[in-house]
Amino acid sequence: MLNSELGVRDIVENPKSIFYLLNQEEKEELQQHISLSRYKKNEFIFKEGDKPNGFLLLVDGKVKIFKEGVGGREQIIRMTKPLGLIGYRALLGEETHNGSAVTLEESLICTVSSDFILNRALKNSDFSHKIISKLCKELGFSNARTVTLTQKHIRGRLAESLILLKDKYGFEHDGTTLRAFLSREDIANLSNMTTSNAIRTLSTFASEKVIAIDGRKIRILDANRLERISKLG
Amino acid sequence: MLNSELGVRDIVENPKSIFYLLNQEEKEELQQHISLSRYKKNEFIFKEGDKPNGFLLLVDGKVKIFKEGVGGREQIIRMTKPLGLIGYRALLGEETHNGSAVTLEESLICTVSSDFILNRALKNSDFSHKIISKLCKELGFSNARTVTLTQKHIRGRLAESLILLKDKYGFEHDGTTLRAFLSREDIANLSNMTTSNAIRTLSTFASEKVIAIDGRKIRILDANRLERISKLG
DNA sequence: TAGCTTTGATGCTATAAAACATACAGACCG
DNA sequence: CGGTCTGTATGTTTTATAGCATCAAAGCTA
Repeated sequence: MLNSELGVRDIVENPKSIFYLLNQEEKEELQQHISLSRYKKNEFIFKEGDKPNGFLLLVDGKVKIFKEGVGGREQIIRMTKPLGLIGYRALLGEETHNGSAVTLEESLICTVSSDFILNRALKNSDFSHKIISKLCKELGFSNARTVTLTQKHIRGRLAESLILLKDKYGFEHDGTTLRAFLSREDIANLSNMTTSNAIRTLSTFASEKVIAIDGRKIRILDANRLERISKLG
Repeated sequence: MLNSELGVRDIVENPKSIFYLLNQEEKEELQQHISLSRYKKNEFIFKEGDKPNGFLLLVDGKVKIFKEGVGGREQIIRMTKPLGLIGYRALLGEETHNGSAVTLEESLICTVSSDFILNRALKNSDFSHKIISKLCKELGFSNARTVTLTQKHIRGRLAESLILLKDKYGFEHDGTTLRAFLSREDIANLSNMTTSNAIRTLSTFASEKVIAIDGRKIRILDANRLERISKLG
């Protein structure tokens, strides 16, 4: 269920939002250039090759960003949680999107005009510094992923993905259930493996009592063990 | 053989250098914060985990940046040519280096103090904009690589690496010989495969008349065919 | 509620690539 | 000069994982 109460004000005034770095004047101007849109589950936000038409911030929901590879096989590059940015690489690098974005659940997205971002916000050095820092972090992540996805074996890759989901979305109130309910196919596409292998390996983890599975609900029973499996490759 | 004639002035006044974007005053100040150092072939510039101690620009030579993965197996993340930046992601993101940099041949590297970059250069919005654009491009490249290195088969990965070397370093005067003389091991580490498979596949390409090999000299005989092998995966 | 579609589970087979084993050529060195 | 080392080459074996087929369960829709 979406929190429809979230308005523009809340986004701008939330210290975790990138717009919090703007000064008062810029924030006011921002209001003229912002709009909110609602997306259903499994809806495309943009497609690989599209020209970016705004600066997107996820307000509520979850979004996957993926690239299509050999034979249309998709690889999930990144997942976004509320207040995360979507597709900003293409906008700021003045390129087309090199991946597609699809909602994993009903989502609320705020769009800011490219013009405001490029000609106003980026002139604010706090803002541009934050963008640089985000890009650096993401590049580091991407490089690390390249290595683990190519070098680790199936068990290591799956363990890493589960840890990644935990770090990004955290747990439900019980402290063990991942707050993300992906299809086996999405888990596979995140971990660079076939769906059957994702299913098979999840079952193995469950039989080893590292995790417990109940449909799409995954509970992490032994985080240390999972960490070890991931490290080991 | 290094071009030892290259001095600080040439770097600052070359339109292809990022420092060209600085204004006159900043350029003059830059001179106080810059130094040149010479590296022998196969020398480390920094190691994974090191704290960055300056903003590095390759003046002459070639450098590989790689990460160590499972069991010390290395994956080359990036290669640099003259006027390219090295290790700037870690400096600007205020993190430690997440890869190591090693010269592939004798090289000349210019170091600019972190202080000047962070407190002066980045305040220049042309400079910071250029940095953002470089980071965006590199992130796009990294994401694309993640997908191709995980999904393409050996032949496709090797073909892509050869094209990558061509695009980065170009050809010798004959118009076919790659201007990069890597060991088979480096080619393997660039293409995510074992050294034996790199050797084997290069031989196959040679027997198919796609390339010609003479020691470390590689001549591309049929660029279209190579492109097709790469695309096909 | 029945029928259809999608998702998840599991076994079997095929295969790409790693791992291993030699072998050889050239470089370097005491 | 022979010995060791390093890089390259090539054949053989092993293994991880993709690919395929089948079936069960769940979810959707008419």
